[in-house]
Amino acid sequence: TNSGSCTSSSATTKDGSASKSSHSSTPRTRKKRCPYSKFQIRELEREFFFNVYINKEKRLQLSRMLNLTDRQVKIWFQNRRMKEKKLSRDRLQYFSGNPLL
Amino acid sequence: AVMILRSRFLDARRKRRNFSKQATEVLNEYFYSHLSNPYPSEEAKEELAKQCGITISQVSNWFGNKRIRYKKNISKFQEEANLYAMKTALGARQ
DNA sequence: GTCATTTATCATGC
DNA sequence: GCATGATAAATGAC
Repeated sequence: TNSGSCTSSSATTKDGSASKSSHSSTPRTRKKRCPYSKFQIRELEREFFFNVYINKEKRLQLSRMLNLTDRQVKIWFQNRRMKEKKLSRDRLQYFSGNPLL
Repeated sequence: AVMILRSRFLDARRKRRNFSKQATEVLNEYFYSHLSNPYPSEEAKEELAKQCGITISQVSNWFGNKRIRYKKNISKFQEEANLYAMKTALGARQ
């Protein structure tokens, strides 16, 4: 559904920090939430299946392959771990508190 | 049968169902009576969840959505705010 | 690192 | 057609 619309880091210099604001006066606008593509999700999930915690080396490798910043990959793994924890909680509640099953 | 139940669970995430009228009532009462700081503690969330018959996560979702949607368009919720303000005022009188 | 949250987006109800 | 609940990126406290 989503073609390469959000791959903002076209100018891959080093980190994802684009030319934000001139100096430290502006309160640095929050980055707009940008849904990742199916391909990006597949690769991130594949790596998450092997390692819930990703090391710096693979993180840099993944970020380059997916055209994401190192920070984005790091945060994705953090959110993904939280999602996994929530799924576990929901499963527990679902199968323990429902007599229909 | 197991497969059906499992699939129902897996995408039960976005099989949305509206909360009951009473549940929404309880949540709104808390929200508008704590409008200056609409951040219920974990204990308060637990109590609200029990009263509403929903999970704590659902309580958190409701307050998250309510806070930002209220902030984005306060005027739209003005009537609702007055309603619950009056309701709590009448309740306190007794 | 976790974790509550903000914000936009998604999917459904009606 | 929007209202509403849940999820996905992104931030910040600790």
